[in-house]
Amino acid sequence: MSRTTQTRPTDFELSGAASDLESLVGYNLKRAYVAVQRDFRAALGEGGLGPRPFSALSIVVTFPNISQSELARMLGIERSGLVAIVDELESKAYLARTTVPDDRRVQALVPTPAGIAAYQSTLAAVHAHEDKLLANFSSAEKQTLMMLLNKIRLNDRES
Amino acid sequence: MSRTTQTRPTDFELSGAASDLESLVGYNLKRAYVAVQRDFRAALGEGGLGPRPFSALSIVVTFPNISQSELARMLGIERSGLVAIVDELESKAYLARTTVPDDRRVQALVPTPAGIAAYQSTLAAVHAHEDKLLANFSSAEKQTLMMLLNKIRLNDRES
DNA sequence: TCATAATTGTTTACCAACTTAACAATATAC
DNA sequence: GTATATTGTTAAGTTGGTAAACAATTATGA
Repeated sequence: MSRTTQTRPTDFELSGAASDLESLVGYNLKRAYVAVQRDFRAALGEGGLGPRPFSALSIVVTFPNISQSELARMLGIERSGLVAIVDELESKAYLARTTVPDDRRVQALVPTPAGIAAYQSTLAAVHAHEDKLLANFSSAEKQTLMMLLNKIRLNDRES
Repeated sequence: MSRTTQTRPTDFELSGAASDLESLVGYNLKRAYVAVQRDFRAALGEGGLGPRPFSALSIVVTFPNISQSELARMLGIERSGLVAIVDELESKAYLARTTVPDDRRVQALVPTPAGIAAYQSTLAAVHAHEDKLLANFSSAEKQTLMMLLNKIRLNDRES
């Protein structure tokens, strides 16, 4: 099959040890992230929310009347990048931009009843997708994984 | 500070529990991935290789004479997307595209001595970056994390 | 009080990291 | 020997952002 290589990379690929890369956290993190993200989209289909609108809606449902700046900070993105996400959610009537008398600069985001309902059913679909994808994970493993992932982020926050 | 919210999201942010999102593997995975990737770029600076050329070079060094198609498969990307990466590495004279007599379609990739040297010093820099970023991880934790990340990918591979 | 600075939401322009579709050249299979 | 597949490549499009500038508004400090 592969005359062009002295070694046999496909064997390594199947066994999961391609090179130095396999021992790097960053590489494994990216590959896992890509796999999970692809499955997310496949599970939620064409009509469903993407990961980013879903995340944004989640926080708006949890913290109604949050400002866009605060939401952007919580999501870890620029507020200019949030505009399109909020536009999308607003166009689906999942939330509304409302003016705040105290501070006329901010547009407080409030979820609509339809938005709350859509969020809840999407959350259920997301849980189903993760349960399927992590079917061979014990709940201890899932918890360990999330603890370790969080530890990376908190570590980063400090420096 | 935040008259616009009933609750106090910043408190939750600091404590690390913003909403349902914090209990989702996908969300934590993404946040950790973004943090690690940003640190990678910061650590390797302007002149250094980005994550993708670095990964590609790693595999080429490990498997000299690999074809672009095989490399793309190992990296999990399309071969059209690999062209620019190989172009960059070739322009830096870290590898060469060589013709293969057996099959005149393929351009076997061979690392140059400069490429091998650059790879080794970059690998050292990447290890330093990961050691710094994961300073408060035990080696058991690192290993557990990579095992769990790999388990996600292998699980995905099956379905 | 008044000028300066900061913040909010937004637009615009950009960039990185892909994908899909098409293509010519070449190789393989029936 | 004709149909089919594969390789590397280009071109065009998409996604998920960032950075810079802006008007409107609010906060700060001399």
